Amino acid sequence: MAQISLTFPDGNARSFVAGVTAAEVAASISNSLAKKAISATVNGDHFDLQWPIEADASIAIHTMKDPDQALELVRHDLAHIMARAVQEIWPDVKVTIGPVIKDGWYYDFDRAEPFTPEDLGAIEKKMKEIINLRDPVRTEVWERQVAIDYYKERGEPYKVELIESIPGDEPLRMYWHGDWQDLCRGPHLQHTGQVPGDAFKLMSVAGAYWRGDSARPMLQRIYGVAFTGKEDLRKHLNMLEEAAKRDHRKLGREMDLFHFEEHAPGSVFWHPGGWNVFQTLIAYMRRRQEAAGYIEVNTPDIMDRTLWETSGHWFNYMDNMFLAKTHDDRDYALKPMNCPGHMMIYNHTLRSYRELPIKISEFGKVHRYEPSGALHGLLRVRSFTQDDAHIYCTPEQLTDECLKVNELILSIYKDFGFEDVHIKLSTRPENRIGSDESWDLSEGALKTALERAGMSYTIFEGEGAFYGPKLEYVLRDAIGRDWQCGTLQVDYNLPERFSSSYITAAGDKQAPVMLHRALFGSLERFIGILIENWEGKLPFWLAPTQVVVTGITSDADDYVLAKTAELKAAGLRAEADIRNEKINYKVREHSLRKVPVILACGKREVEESTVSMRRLGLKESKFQSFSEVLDDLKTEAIPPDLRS
RNA sequence: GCUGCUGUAGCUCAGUGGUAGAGCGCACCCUUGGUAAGGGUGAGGUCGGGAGUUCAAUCCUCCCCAGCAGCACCA
Repeated sequence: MAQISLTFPDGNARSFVAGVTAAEVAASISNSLAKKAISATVNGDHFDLQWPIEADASIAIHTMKDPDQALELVRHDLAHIMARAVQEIWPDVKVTIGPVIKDGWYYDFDRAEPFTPEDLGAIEKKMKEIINLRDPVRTEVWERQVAIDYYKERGEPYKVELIESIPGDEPLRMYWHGDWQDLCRGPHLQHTGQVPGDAFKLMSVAGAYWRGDSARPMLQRIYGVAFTGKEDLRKHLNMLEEAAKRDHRKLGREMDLFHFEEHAPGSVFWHPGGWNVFQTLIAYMRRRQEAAGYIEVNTPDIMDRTLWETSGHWFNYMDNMFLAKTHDDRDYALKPMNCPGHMMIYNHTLRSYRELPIKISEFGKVHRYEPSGALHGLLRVRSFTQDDAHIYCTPEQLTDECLKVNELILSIYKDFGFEDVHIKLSTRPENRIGSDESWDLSEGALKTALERAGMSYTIFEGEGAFYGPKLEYVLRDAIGRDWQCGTLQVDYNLPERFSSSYITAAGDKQAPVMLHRALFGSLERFIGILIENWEGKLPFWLAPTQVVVTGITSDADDYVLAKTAELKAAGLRAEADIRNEKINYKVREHSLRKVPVILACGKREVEESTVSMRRLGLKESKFQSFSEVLDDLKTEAIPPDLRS
């Protein structure tokens, strides 16, 4: 019998019969390891304990103490256990797929009636029973045709389709827990009892398309979360509660920043506070762009169909456009993008190579008819303001200009405390305009720029805009969630469609290359992200109300009003609160509104010309001379780009 | 857009086949209180919109609108 040599993590090697399983290897070491083992890593691959090992290899046996392997196995086994529980309760339910995802797993089922929250409880109970059975997990490799026939006979059409879509003639692996069986790559645990019965929870049920295709049937997806221990589950549920507290829709209401109405789904009604944040951000961006050589313009919101035909939007973007027909029967459309307007400005005069690059910016409000199900507070709306700009340059300047945008965007995110940024490069989609050569050039320019900047990126094939490839800047917030904000797109097409040109040094006409870029992306979305990132506690320079001055007794009213006026005269956003309410009440109310600084004034403060300053989130307050406070706050209110 | 759920006072939510309730907020009064809710009184609702069933609909049925979760799509 052939012998193979297995090398353990400590460097020792031992000889085994070829075809030995990791379970047998574990048993050869100790009984307790044989019991505790959950899987093995064999030559870097995650192996089921039952799989045969045929050649020399490195091997590491895993137990529940190895978090990566344990979590994957527990979640994957739970997916199977859940599918089994569902089919035990409702035998006619069809099974499909059930992968492991972040924090847990899901499984998609086909069932005529919807699962109810009560059903989830019943499923969870049944799952715990299955775990308690400690059913051994068994696996076999089947011939493809045998598996197809088996599933046809069992009336599992989705499984048949899955097998048929697996390329090649490779044999397929089947897994059993008790009598229940599923097609699965594995690996799995030794028996269902290895799954901790108190560290998982079924979370929700929702629709999901079969194979992610909106033309295919809608299945019911049940989501679960799972960990290796009860404590981790508790922490996770706790984290979800914390995330819910940060929800910008809730905070926006509590802080009185904005609201939505059913009369204008997906469009924001900005209240004074929210509008203040909006304007502060625009002022900041205006300064940054001006320093970077941009000029600012404004172009019409509604333009004639012919313009959108030239730009290609009328045929490529129609589904997303708001249309407006006038009484004289002309077709207009609300702009979904600012680029065509900027083309008009570029084309309005003869351009020289000496002027390039020309950087035309606009805080333009665009309208896009997004699918109703996509709308989500400020993060996904139908009318939004982009900090948009188009850079017209020569082909030679292209890479440099991409680099400059990249540098600007990273520097701006840093001012908002976002340093963990990653980049997605989306390449040519199926539905596109322009020649393959121009796409080669644009995609190449973005890649070159990223490589020269030393940035890593992920490629998303086929996800570019119809006119050009794009970079998307994704930033990670305070609790680890990712948000897509800025974008940089190269476009050879629009200048050609609009016959744009510039005069070269040699006196010829040449088409410029165009860059589309937005750094915040949309002001609406960016504000939503800021609110969630800081849990509403915006930094002082952004806070809509920076200071509330309040009296403790009405004797201090005049003093309060005078000091408020001084703060306002110094350019701070200050409010006086001389309502006949207790100081406790006022502190609570302004704290809930997330006002960063409360200055309380009573008898003592009036006499000494001091204030008692309380910072949001701190319990204690501090006596300070008013002039000192005024100086400190003035300094603190300086936006990050103006600080020395 | 698709699947499921939800829509009752400004907000959060009870409730019933016989046209409605709480807490907070709001108004007024009392209270002048030292850092996260002082007390009292009062005003607020075509029960998302439309149609149907019924002697009678906020409640049951159907259609529409909006919101929520997920999917699909995107800044």
